[in-house]
Amino acid sequence: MITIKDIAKKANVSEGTVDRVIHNRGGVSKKTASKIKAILEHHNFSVNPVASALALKNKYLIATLIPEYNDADLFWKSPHLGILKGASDVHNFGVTLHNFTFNQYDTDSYLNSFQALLETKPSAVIMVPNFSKETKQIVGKLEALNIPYLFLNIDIEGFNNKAFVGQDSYMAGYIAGKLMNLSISKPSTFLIIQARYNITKNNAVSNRIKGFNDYFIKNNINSKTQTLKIENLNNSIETKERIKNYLKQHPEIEGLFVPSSRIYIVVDCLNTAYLNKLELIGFDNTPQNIKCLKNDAVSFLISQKPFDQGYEAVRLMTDYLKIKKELSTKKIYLPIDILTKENVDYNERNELVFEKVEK
Amino acid sequence: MITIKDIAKKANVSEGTVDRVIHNRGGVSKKTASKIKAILEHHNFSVNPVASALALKNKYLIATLIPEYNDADLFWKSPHLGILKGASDVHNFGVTLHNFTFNQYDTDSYLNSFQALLETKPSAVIMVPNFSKETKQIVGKLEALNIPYLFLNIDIEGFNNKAFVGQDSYMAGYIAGKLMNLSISKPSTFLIIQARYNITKNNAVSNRIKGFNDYFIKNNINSKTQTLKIENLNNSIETKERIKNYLKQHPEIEGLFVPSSRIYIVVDCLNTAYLNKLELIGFDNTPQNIKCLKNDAVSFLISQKPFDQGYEAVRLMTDYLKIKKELSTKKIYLPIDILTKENVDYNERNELVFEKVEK
DNA sequence: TCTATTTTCGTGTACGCACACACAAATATA
DNA sequence: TATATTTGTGTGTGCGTACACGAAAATAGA
Repeated sequence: MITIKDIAKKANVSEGTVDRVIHNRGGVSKKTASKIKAILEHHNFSVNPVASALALKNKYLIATLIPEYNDADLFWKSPHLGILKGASDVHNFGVTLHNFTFNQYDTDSYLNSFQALLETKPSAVIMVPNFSKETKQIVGKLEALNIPYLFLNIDIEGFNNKAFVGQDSYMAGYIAGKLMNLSISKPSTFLIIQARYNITKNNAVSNRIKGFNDYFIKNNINSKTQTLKIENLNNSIETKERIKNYLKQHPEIEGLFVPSSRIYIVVDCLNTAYLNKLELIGFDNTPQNIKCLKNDAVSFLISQKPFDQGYEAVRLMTDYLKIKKELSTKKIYLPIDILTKENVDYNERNELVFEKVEK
Repeated sequence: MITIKDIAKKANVSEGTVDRVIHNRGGVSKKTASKIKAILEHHNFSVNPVASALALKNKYLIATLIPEYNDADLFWKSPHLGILKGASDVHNFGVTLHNFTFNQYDTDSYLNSFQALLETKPSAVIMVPNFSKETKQIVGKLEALNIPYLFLNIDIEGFNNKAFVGQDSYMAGYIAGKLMNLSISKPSTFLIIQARYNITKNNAVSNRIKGFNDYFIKNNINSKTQTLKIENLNNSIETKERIKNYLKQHPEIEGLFVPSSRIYIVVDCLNTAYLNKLELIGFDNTPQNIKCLKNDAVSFLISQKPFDQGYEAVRLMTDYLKIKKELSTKKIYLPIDILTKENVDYNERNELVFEKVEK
């Protein structure tokens, strides 16, 4: 492996000069610089990241901004753990992570957390662009400061984000349609239960619904879907009533599709008779959802691999910072995992192992 | 972060002495050693892997021994790529990989490759224990030399391997049963096509078959399975005839289960009428199999995540060598991925990305 | 008991490689 | 010639590793 010292010798300059050329730090005459560059290219030189990390000693700070999690909504715990795992992987390479969270239903909290984030003067930002208008403000500041940023989990268009790391929502919904069709095995009627507030938040839910419907259309399957919109999909008596009433009025329904991570709430609203009669398909491997999967209330869950999203985002950003490696694709789509009661325990092994190690 | 220098100062000894204690290199009086140990523990010290790697400069050599691949059997390409990715990840930490391959149908080639491997004096070995008797010989030599080893993909019992990295074959077969049942949606008859030579090779195939059958038994489903054993499952006219004849004689069969990576050969043996009539479920995401999945000949593939197997094995062994981290579990089971034509392209993204980068 | 020799214990430091600052030399400008 | 600017050099730093060597203690020999 060729080192800076070797290059310096070949070019008849000092190591410091080579280093300046490598990092475009200026102070080198054009002639010398181009000579050195030629030698670098000829030998296909790249810095030794280990030595570099040792010398830099925490030069980079990556800030993350993701929704907070709680017992009722554990979804965001996984990306958080993935980020922590990524942080521990890159820590020794001179990259430090600084994590900020916000309330995903509160724009003020989003903006405030961002402000706190900015004050740490990060070298890069990994964020979940939960609100589109406010994201515009935020991104404006980042761009003014020339701070690269990357979108996690939620994909919104029209920004100069270095990348999006997440799932192809449309195809995930499409696969949900396939699984639903497989489970019922004849043309039927399905109900999509949609929480209203999701609409404003991001388009993942609507893309999933579109994919779900398209499966039947594109494969000429004569199944029908209906949609029940619920303002606030929580564990209230009201929610229970609405779902119950709807199903009573529509006995033809044989399957429920919940295009959010809240299917466990729907399960809570149904009695055993309904649970036996209906096929349920939902999203995300939260503990509550996994419980529903294991006791046969839910047939399939589609996982977004949230842990991997966090992990990948950190690795990606680190690579970008350290070797200015531009990303080949803007959309980093993670696998669309099909979870059943049988394979769920083998999934996200990394997450479990990591959580244990951290304790 | 506390450094060796700090520890040395606190203990009133030199850095070198601390280093000797850390690495049990002897030459330190018991009294001093225990004093230093106490301080190390108290501060929860662990060596900085970056500085360590820089200082060690390729101290460790991990040798791998896996089956070779060719156009007809590309399965082993993925673990190979995973190993390469792992190698590039750990390269800067002072670990070098040296890869050996063998013909998976030839014991001599297995033993010869092993001999060549031994001559490189590796610090650790990652191997696919393809033949049980010969593995005993090999392992004997490794243990005599005190070289740690790890089994990849094939799990055989009665050895002191540090770990097994692969899939839970029984559960994978069980899930195949579930998917088959889902696809047919009523009690039916299924044919398991088994290549005879697999039996001697490893028990993964028989575990998959057991899991497949058990799905119907444990769930009280009145489906039946038959088994067709073919000596050498290749693209011959003979194979074609045997399968054709069997199906003609057993028109009740509605699904084929191929518990090996060779389902594409079975597809080759069937005409369109049969392909439309039958549900096919097989294993492994080889290019040929993926093609069959995409053109609807095969309904599901179960992936062993072979790329991840290789990658994980390398990472695991590296951790073991560098920090003598004993593995918490001996069985490292990777996820059981359910692949359909819709999600297959999102799978093994790492593998594709890595292959591109390497080119 | 005293010196000579071996063994035990501990210290000092060069090295791996990249980085960046302080400084010196060379050149250009006033 | 004096001053500013550009260009290039030298070196300490980050942290752990391991070798060479010195000091101290233990043993042997007389």
